[in-house]
Amino acid sequence: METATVAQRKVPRPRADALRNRERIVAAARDMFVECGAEVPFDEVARRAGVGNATLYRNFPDREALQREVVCSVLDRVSEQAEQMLAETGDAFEALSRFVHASAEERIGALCPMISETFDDNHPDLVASRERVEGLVEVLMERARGTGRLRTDIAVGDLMVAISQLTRPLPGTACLNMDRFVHRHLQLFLDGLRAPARSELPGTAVTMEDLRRA
Amino acid sequence: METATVAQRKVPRPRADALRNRERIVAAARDMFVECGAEVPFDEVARRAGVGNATLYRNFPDREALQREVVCSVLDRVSEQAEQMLAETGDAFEALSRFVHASAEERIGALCPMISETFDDNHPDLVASRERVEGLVEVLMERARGTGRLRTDIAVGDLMVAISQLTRPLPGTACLNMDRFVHRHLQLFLDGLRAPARSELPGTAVTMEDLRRA
DNA sequence: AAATAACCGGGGACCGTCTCCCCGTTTAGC
DNA sequence: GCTAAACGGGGAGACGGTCCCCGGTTATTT
Repeated sequence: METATVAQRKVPRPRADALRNRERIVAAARDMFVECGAEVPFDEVARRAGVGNATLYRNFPDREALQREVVCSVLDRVSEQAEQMLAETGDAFEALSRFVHASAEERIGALCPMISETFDDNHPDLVASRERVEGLVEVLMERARGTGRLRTDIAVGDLMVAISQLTRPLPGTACLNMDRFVHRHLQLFLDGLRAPARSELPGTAVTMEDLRRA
Repeated sequence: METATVAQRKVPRPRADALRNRERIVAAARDMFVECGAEVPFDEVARRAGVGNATLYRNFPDREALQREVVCSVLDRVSEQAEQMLAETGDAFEALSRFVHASAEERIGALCPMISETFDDNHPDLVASRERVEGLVEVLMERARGTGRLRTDIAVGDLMVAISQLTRPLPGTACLNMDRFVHRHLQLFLDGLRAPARSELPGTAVTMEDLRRA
């Protein structure tokens, strides 16, 4: 009974408080990233989490590891939102719309700079979280398109980038109560997404592939 | 004949190359801010401008002075765009639309973080540039609203924030060829701005006052 | 064209900030 | 209650940005 359940040998299950601390660090880091950007000092994150800085460095060897963990956790939460919206059987466009507003609540926009900056795009954890959310959004859009309520000249990349941009917080420490504005602008954007299309878009539909290449 | 034209006494007109250098510095700073954010080292800006760092410090005593100059110059250029669109006598919504796309070209989104961050909002130059552009956009929107093509539940703040957000570059050094996407998303947003409104917006119309208060 | 004063450029010292290790103390788990 | 793992905070070291100094250069004046 040295190792629990499916834990590998040699790693004798971390202590309970260690896991709790790790969670608190991730949560604090997410908040700090949203408020102050991806360059916040590690010591600040530790202080916010209520742990010593050594604990932080023990859990995450470098900044990238911490950022990745935060990004993955947010992407996963967004995926859960998408699954929830897919589970409900109401209007497909309405489901997409609610997903967009829910994603804003998760502050997905704050993490975009991190993903784009120096960052190993090919880390398995990140790839997994990303593909999951992409697939789900794809289905959401496909359904809405199928009911004829979503214009047909857009793709997943268009939606994801727009959400990210419209929900990105300003670097200034304050400005977190701009949520009232954010949902207005998301709604306006969603109105532009409805079929029939009210204008011809420049360029071609943006897929996730396109984004990765840029 | 010691001082030229309307120059005050005691300031015997700066040398021609000094003025040229100042212009080059502002242009370089604008580019650097867009590409790398507002925190670029002064020495980098100087190098890009092709001048020594001392020349930069001579012209701008501190970072804020440089940032303000850049912001004002961009706001003024956007104002010129607005005036041009107002001068043309075609469809009012089309004029607004073209103004939005033109503003994106001026990279107005890149400067928003600067305005929001530590920054003296009350500097006369800044106030002047800001009021000018606000007034012009107000007129543009009023005209479009008058023709019944623009939905009536939005205000200047809604449009300005959305433009800024949708055109904000990602911090990563690359990603400057995302322009192809940006104009798509601006167009989608503009489609959402058209009358008749396709949904009810949360909250209330955002004025410039609202933004200043937040 | 020569004189002169303003201007320029780059090197380097100073300084604040972030990172990351060390070690005495605490705490979970058996 | 014992043991080993985890914790916390202080501080050394390194990195990067700011800003000054001064020898050389260039625009302007007569």
